[in-house]
Amino acid sequence: MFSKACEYGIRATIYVAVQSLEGKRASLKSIAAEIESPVAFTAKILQDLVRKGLMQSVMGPTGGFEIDQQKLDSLKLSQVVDAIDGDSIYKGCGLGMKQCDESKPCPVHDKFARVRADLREMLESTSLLGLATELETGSTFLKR
Amino acid sequence: MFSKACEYGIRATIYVAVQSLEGKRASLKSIAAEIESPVAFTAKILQDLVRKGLMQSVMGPTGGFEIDQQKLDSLKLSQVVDAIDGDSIYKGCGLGMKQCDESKPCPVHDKFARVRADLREMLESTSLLGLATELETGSTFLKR
DNA sequence: TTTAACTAGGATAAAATTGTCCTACATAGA
DNA sequence: TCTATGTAGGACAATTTTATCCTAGTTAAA
Repeated sequence: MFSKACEYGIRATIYVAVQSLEGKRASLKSIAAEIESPVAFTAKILQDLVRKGLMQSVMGPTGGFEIDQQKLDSLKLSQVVDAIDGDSIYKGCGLGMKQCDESKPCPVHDKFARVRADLREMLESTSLLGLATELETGSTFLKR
Repeated sequence: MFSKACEYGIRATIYVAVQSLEGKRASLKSIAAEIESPVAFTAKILQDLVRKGLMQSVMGPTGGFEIDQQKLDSLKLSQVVDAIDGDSIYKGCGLGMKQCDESKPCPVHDKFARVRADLREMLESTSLLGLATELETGSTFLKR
């Protein structure tokens, strides 16, 4: 469904969100440990998310990654996916055809449209804040 | 969503289905031309589908690929996807976690479960026969 | 029986994705 | 000011996916 990079990215962002809620920064090391991901690879993904404005990084000791309160209040899962994998998941043709729309649909166009609309709706309506609070209460997990 | 191989595989299967409906075999060359896919790569995919029993191949002149009537009557899109990409699309964890189930769910487990159930339902209820007849009537397309 | 139109499949290459290593740079705190 | 703890980012390696090439084997039809 998503690329590995996107999976790590989503998990990392949720963890950073949790830490930010508690007023702490998350170091790369702690993030990678918490989500069980390769450190250097995770670094690239986070750098990307910082560049795209989804979170901030602070260098030096006590540095790390954080999401400011205002951002956190509005951040949706769809923005993380968009930043890493782009929007082809819910925009491109399910059968990889370049020109596929209502006027010249691929054989599964209509059927896919519904599923992808669902996916899109889900990603756009899911807030990082919500995911973070669920994780905080221990009802969901980031490892294993 | 699907791998390139799976996209080609689905498109190829639909074309073979159309030809089979008309009592014709589809040659590899004609298939690749019709779905605009790399010939040799498409050959591998088709060989795989033959090995997995989704269609048959006949060697020599007048040879090619075909789906017998009985098979065609029951063949679902899900079987093609399963044969090429496996069932991880609607079975694996959306965030790539190894152990993710009701008892230890990832942060998006519930939300994903619904979308993937929809996808699964769609794939399992979509028949190749239906897709082939729609293509025959010119209401859908395999190219561009 | 020869030929031409086919599929089968191994070997290899190209490209994209995933993952690692190393050096540079930033900065809080001793 | 020095040092330890951070991130930034370039270069490179491994793996997987996608694509190509070539030879062998099959068989209908001339």
